[in-house]
Amino acid sequence: MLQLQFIRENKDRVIRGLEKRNLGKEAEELVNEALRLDEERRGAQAALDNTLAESNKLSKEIGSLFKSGEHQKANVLKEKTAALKTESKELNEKLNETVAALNEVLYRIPNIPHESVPPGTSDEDNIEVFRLGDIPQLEEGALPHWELAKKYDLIDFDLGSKITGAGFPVYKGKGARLQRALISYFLDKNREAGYFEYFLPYFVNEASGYGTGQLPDKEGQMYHIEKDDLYVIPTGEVPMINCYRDTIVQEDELPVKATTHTPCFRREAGSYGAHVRGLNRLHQFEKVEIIQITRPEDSYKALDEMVEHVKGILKELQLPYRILQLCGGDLGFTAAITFDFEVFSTAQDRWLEISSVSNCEDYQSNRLKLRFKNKEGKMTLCHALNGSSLAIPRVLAGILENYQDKDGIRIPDVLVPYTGFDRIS
RNA sequence: GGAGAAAUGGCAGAGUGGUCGAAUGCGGCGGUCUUGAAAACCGUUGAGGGUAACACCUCCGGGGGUUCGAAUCCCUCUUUCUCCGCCA
Repeated sequence: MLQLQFIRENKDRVIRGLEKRNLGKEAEELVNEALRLDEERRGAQAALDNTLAESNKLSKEIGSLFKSGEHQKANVLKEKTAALKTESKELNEKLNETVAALNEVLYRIPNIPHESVPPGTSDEDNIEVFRLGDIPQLEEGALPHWELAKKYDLIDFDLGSKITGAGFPVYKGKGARLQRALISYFLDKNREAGYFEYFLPYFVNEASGYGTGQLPDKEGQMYHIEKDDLYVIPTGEVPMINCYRDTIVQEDELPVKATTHTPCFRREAGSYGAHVRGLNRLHQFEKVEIIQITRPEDSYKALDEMVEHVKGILKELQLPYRILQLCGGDLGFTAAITFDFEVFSTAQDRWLEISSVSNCEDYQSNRLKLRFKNKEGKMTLCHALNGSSLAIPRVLAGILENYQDKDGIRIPDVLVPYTGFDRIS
């Protein structure tokens, strides 16, 4: 969430920033409501503090009276404290209500888009900022990946439906090995670039869901295990960044760079038809994730570094891709700026999102209470960034489609050491 | 699953009803000494709210209770450790 002090001091800037998200009148209403509740909170806090101060004082007096044996006087004072006690109880309840209401409003205010974020209302308004690789001319009879997967017995969607349901594919043989190869390859690339490797739990508690912003808004997106009140992770970012929840890091430990591979689980019902066919959209998929935690002044340098890192991987894989800068309307709730990577799916003749690199600035850190002590000894919120490197199924789809020929699929050179084979046929 | 013990500041660790936000040690920071460093010595060192600044308030795993007063007593939850059982 945004820092209250920042909203207080930059009210107009906040409202103007939120306009880019097309919140319209709601932006101003939310900000005003937050400021109103903040004032109310401070008033309630002051009233409570005064009552507590008074009763603390009385308690001390009573203590010393007892010590000097003046029980009569002490008992007189005791009676006075009763009224203070009920008063402070009421004031405390009032304060708690106000704080809860304030937090609810703050949770509903998204991050302010970076000034470079273009205006827009949907993914149509995203701006292509980079493109690399030629779109291959496929031979006659080129197939979409789900046909290829069937033809070479790499992925069995029906079997997944049978044992679990739609959106849970079964990878088989060279399909399974290719998936495993991609995971290892991405993790190695990340580690070589200085990212510390984690292997993390796939279920998280409620506090972690709030920390990264999945809760309270995007509750429906996650699978929820009610019996144990745990959420199944929608991305590795959630357990990974929550490792740093309620943490004060040393300045010389920054930037923190970390990577992990996890399966990702998404409940989203989504649409039907060609757009969700095959590997395009799944309930369970594998992803390798990277994060960075930096000093505020370093976060945009880190963003560049992460974008360049993902570019490097795609270049090695020799997949045609483009980078989009998301417009205000398409930007995620916690992000100030996001670059999406899309690989071209030749046989489907469309772009598939395979990575999303975002700078959340201090929005997430504020929820997480992720701080460091700067040179002047002042506690400061860190900046947090996250990105995929990369989402496996769509990369796999891209490889199958772009590397196909008449009688098989070639494996990109950099992956051969990982797969142990160089052709699927 | 059964029985027991514990959770305190960056870390270790004292504190069992009042002046304790908390001894002490380590670590960190500043200084003396030194050409510089180490050692030694001296000082300093938690977070949040609030204020123009003070004052003041809150926090000893989380929540609730007893009491004029709780780190300290009671209830409850969570986590950790030990023993037993079960098991990959």
